[in-house]
Amino acid sequence: MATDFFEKVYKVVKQIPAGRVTSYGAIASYLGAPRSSRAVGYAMNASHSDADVPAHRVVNRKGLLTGKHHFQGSNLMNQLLESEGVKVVDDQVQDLAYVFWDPTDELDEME
DNA sequence: GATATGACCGCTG
DNA sequence: CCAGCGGCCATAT
Repeated sequence: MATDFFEKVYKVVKQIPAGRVTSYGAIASYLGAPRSSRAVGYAMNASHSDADVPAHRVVNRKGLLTGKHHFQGSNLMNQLLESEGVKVVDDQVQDLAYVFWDPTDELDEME
């Protein structure tokens, strides 16, 4: 169980379509806390014990797989992303502008 | 209750 | 242009 903030983060992350990635700041901004990017990252950390949150689709602002270290393996995150059609080179998402999925732009004011 | 850490983001030098 | 530091939010100890 987690706080509402965590659930919100999980919900948004779960909304991320395959082959797309988003940033912590984008999620935080969608939740109404653009300064809580770090808290979002923490939520992803806890996502391991909550539900099937595709944290591998969540990267930092630069499209860098900052959290790949927190996954099971080292290339797992990279593997999953490429498996969904996302090009990843040196732990960095290529064509970020193309695969970038902004909840504030797609979901906008969902609630 | 307070201190330390973190999968971040942005600004200043 | 590249490098370094602080700030904000939330959780854990």
